[in-house]
Amino acid sequence: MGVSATSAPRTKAVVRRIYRKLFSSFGPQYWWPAQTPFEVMVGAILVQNTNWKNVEKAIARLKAKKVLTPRKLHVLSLRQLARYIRPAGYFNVKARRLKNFAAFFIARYSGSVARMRAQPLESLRPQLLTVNGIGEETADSILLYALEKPIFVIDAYTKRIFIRHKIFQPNITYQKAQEFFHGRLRPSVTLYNEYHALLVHTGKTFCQASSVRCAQCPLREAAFFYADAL
DNA sequence: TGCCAGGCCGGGT
DNA sequence: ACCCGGCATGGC
Repeated sequence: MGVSATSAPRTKAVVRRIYRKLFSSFGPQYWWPAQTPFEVMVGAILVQNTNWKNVEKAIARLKAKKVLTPRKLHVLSLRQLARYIRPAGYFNVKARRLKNFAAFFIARYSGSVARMRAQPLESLRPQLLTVNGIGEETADSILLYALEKPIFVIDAYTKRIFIRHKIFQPNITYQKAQEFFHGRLRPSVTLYNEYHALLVHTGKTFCQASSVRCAQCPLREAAFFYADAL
């Protein structure tokens, strides 16, 4: 349904070729840009529909105030937290979401990354999705980049790039897109990490919603993608 | 100068 | 099961 009706074996080769092309063009991305796993979790919530530059400012402010810990975020007033993260936009909503996550993280794992990481992926994902403010992409970003679980993150860039190359249909769901990658790549934290990071880099540079600059994109040759897949 | 950025929720069909 | 309006700052 969401994926165009191509045979899995052929698209499998295409998916791997796209990865190799992006990696050879841009090299390793060393994601996620953060100093600690908890910072990854916070960043995953702050970056929702927001430019990463704005998130950097917000995180810098949290660090300057020395409140970038589960406990500190938990006890901080909603109003004060909202003021700190102002540059990230949607600050009232995100302040609530950060506190929701902090409360969950403390209640269930005592704010310990190691304890949370010890749990299996299959139980962690549903748990994260019960937290108000954590949807599929945010949950998967936390799972992959903070907890090092092998799950492929789907974001707007991932969908856009594959839709523009007619590998995905425009109305593809998150789940279908994720299944597409899971079915064609071995479950590997480093591979999923690098692939998603490379797609975001490619999207930011060549494939934004307005201003598409395909001329310089290493994936520009359509034949490279799907000539042998369709 | 508008448009948009590494979404998600709640309420409505 | 979708679809939509709301949320908000800062960069280009």
